[in-house]
Amino acid sequence: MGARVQPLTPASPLYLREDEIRRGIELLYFGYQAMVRGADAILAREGFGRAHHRALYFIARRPGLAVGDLLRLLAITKQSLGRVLSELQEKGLVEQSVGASDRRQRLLRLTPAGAALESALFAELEAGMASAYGEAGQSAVTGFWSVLIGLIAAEDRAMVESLRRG
Amino acid sequence: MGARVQPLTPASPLYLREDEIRRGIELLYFGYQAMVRGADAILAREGFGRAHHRALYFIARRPGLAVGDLLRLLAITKQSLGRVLSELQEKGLVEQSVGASDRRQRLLRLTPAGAALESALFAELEAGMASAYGEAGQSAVTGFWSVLIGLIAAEDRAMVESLRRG
DNA sequence: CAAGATATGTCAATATGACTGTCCCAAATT
DNA sequence: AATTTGGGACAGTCATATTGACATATCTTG
Repeated sequence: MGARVQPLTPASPLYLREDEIRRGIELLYFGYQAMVRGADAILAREGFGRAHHRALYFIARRPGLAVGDLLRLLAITKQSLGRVLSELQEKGLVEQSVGASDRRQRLLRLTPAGAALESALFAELEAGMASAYGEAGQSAVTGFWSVLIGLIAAEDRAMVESLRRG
Repeated sequence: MGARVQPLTPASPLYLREDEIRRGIELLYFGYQAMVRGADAILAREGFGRAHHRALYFIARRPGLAVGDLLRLLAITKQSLGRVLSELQEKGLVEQSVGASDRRQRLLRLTPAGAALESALFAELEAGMASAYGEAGQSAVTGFWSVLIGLIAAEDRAMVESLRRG
């Protein structure tokens, strides 16, 4: 390994070099860890883990989400999600209703208590993300998004984008 | 939740709005998942998990890394790392040597077999990252990096940056 | 040199979040 | 009527992490 010193700010024109790929891998790894760290402390106090947070997050994001849609978003098995959802329901944070157009569906929404917890968790993520956006600036945010979209397999992008439409 | 339609490409000037924060959270979540997915298949064949991959990755990145430094990078407990490292050593992928300047240290490096496995794992991550970089372009990559650096707590940035120096 | 700090390793016990495989019921679709 | 789909439940397993205690070798400092 040579003593190559790279500029900190701009990506070099040869941006496919291994070190720049590794830099992306590492920043994505550490950045993801950093984002969830604040929420972990709250979750630990409530006796929940990250799986509960993910479920709360997506239910907050798309109230009335069906179980199957949540399953596809989380990409875990029905059995894993089942345990998480029943815990959230037992503690009164999530409630189900029967689907109007398809009565097999169970539509999920947060109770007021669930919404309160989700807000507290979101506030932790928001603090870090807002400060990172602010430091980096608007055009960096656009670049941040576009690289991440490129990482997501084409067939999964529609699912991610569907979270944005009201 | 209103029916706000946002432009796909540029970050709005009001980039601190909740939807834009949520978009960052979601892309970071799905992007991270997407990045590691390819490597998971290889790991499963070898009977390893993501923890083994992370150890191999950082040992490949900084040959001669001490156990304590790896511990700080991974931010797990000594016990968790101990199991992973002893499995990697049993299978002949990692080897230890006594530190020259501090003989308490155990310096880690990959064996040729370990380097081969790490290369295969890296190739999986690289494929996705290189194509995302290529699609997004050089200035987007710079933005991608700078937002992620902003997410990482100031006291952890030196550790991340230290991976880049030869 | 003695005392303390540091780097590493190891023990036991436990928790979380995921997995596979199987089975079931109700409701929708054909 | 038969099949598919959405949801739920069972048992058993695995990977990864945890806390806390303890041991040993080595380095640093008063």
